[in-house]
Amino acid sequence: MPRKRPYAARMAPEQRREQLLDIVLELIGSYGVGSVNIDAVARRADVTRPVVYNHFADRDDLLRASLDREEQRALAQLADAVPQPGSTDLAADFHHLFDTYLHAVAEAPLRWRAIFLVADSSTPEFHRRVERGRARFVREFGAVLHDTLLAHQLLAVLWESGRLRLISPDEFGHDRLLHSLDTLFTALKGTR
Amino acid sequence: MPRKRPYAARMAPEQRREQLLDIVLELIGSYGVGSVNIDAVARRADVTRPVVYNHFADRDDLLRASLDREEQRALAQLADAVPQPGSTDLAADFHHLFDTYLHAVAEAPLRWRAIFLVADSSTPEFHRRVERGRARFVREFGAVLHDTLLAHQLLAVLWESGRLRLISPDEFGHDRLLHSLDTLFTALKGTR
DNA sequence: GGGCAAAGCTACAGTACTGTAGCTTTCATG
DNA sequence: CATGAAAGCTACAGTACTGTAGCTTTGCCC
Repeated sequence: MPRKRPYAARMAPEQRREQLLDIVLELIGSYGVGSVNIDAVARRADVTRPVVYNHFADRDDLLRASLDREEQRALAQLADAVPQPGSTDLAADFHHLFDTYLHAVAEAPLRWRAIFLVADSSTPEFHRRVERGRARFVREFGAVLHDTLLAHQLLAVLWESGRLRLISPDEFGHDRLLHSLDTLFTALKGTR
Repeated sequence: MPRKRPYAARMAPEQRREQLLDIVLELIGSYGVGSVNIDAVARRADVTRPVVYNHFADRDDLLRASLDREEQRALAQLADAVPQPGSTDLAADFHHLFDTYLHAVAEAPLRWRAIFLVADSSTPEFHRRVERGRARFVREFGAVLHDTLLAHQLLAVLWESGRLRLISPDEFGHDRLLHSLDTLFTALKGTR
């Protein structure tokens, strides 16, 4: 009885898990959330399905784990850059946030691409998930700016700036976006 | 040999087609783009699959047809409200656009919900599709405002306002959003 | 009230993916 | 080297959805 396939190189569980989650991210970016399933991930890792099942219960668990990891890492990228109430120089604080965020997107494009894609993606659960993340920022912005709607609008522009940075990095360079966000912020603050 | 199911009431092809497309919209809104498939649509229409196949070649054709219809209707809702180059009162023109758009969203919530959801949805094809629609507005705004980045930002805020109108109609009423958009527009124009 | 065009149905073969039980290989360690 | 824990594999049964061929019912029209 001939072997159907050679044994894949062995890998420590933690490492394998990371690899599989990396693959999920690639799949989302390349073919959309809908393309993520146990079989596809296994194939891309050049491994059989039971290997994936050793780490994740099913497709949902896999996607959830991916979101968990990326959400945590994304928040870590922005930690210490979110303006706090009681700030003495709002413009400077937001400038720092804009700068940090634009760098974060540029430094982990796969991650942010997936986040933007999942934002309004196939399953309502994951949609809500990203919304929760955004709501957190709206709350923090609102606390600082004393204006919920303004906070929403600011986040919308910030979000869009990140997307532009990803999609057209040449047309929309870091400095251009940053300058534009600063200008916008100043203009907005002037109206309230 | 017992019938498995009663015959569904007959329907003229054009009418049936519309019904099926309505169902697609509901499915997208309730369970996401990923939940749309021939079988689900047939079941919800209380009809067998061959009936659906009489109107659409496959799942992609079905989704494409839905997007076609909704895109066309959405654009129709906004026709005559998009500012044109050479305007003498930009603020008034944009005010009219904001007003029209907010009304459009409120009047066809299923449609716009689907558009927002599909915006970054499962398959890259449909993602690109909505992006094309947005690009069109960016182009038109840019032509009027002489500033591409500003056009992007304005669309982002407008888009977000529509989402807020849908998601929290009570907190974000028509007048509040409209006023805020007007203010934002004035502030932005002042900076360029 | 009989005929017939077409809307609708059944049934079947096919594909893709899911989960799991149980066997096989690998390789770190003595 | 030999051994055993565990990483990986095969194989199979099961589910959901796809498309299509060919039969059945409906209801309009004369």
